[in-house]
Amino acid sequence: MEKLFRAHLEKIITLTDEEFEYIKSHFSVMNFKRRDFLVRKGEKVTYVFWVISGLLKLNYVDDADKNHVVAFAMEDWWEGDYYAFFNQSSATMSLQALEDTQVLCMTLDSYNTLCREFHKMAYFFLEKANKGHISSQQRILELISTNAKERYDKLLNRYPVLFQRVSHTLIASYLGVTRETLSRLTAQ
Amino acid sequence: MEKLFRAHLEKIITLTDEEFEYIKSHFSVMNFKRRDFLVRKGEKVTYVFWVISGLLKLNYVDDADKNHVVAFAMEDWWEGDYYAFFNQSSATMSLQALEDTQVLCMTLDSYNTLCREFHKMAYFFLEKANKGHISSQQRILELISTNAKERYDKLLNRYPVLFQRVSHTLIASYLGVTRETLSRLTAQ
DNA sequence: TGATAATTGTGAGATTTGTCACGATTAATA
DNA sequence: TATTAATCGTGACAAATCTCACAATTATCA
Repeated sequence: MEKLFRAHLEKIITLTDEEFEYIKSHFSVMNFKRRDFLVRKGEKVTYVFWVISGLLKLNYVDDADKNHVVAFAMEDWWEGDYYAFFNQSSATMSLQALEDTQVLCMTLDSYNTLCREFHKMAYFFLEKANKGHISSQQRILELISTNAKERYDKLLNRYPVLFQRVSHTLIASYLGVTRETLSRLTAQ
Repeated sequence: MEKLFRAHLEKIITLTDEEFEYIKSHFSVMNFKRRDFLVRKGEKVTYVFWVISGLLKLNYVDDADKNHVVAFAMEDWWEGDYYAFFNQSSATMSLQALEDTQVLCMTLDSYNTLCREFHKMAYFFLEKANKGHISSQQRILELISTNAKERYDKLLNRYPVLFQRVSHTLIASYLGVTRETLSRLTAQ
């Protein structure tokens, strides 16, 4: 696992053994069972997570009590309620394990310390944030410019493995349509 | 203008006069007339922009030749084709002035230099990227969980001034609906 | 100012998507 | 393994949105 995390960091920055040890000391490992909540709506958000193994869903419940999958997070992905994390406020969304999942977690204090005392990590997070911002913008583009079928095809093409691990109901929710609509689109 | 930009930076970081001069030297001022393109689809992206005065739209043309407003940018906002900028590739979108507009522009070299040699700026951009990521995620949430009328109301509520400066056609495009649909929604 | 372009509203009908309901199948777990 | 829960497909109908068309109004700028 440590090797995986180090490899993850070294895709963007280079590290000595000592530097990696220093970084590692700011993270802790946590284990969750399928269906466990890593973040619960309304409760204070203490961590963001890096997925070692398993699968997470970030879920939003709207005013009409409908669920919406905002994001999935697989191995090697970061996830969390970033808004609540950075504002140290209570969660607007929930983060739940869809499989037994092991994560590294980081507090805001650790984040700030790492950024302040070790500028390589600030650069690492900057790169991550930029990429996250860009991919969010591309998802917005997809949502306003393509229909559900095209979004389905694109997702299947990019993350085929997701379709073996996640129910169609959740895929539909992520795509912004009902499961019935998705079922009909894919029947053809 | 310089004061505005300094105030913009100092919302996040503190600066001495010398530091601000150093930062400023990495930006240049450019002026655009209404309808001018700051970024043209297909052409190499050299800059990202900070709007001093005026108004921009970020526009995407899909495979069916339909236009989609990805974002507006008013005074005090950053905008650009970030994907193409960071990858130094050709533009996937266009950025066009909706009013006569004055901007500060920054090259990727300047960005990298600023981040490397002046860590306060890396932190500034990190904060901006995080906030951009979060607000994109919130827009995704809106797109998958609310109908056009709710999105319209929310936008009107947050940026009332936008409705005095931008045509309904463009607002509709930003909201992901046709102008006819928006016209009918707001007639009631 | 006068010609031209852009914007807006609205009707009619097609298309897409949602809602609710039901039964069949598969997966989870006590 | 027996029971319960989750998932999936589909029919029937409702609601939302799109498409195309046309005319009226407003803005632009040569």
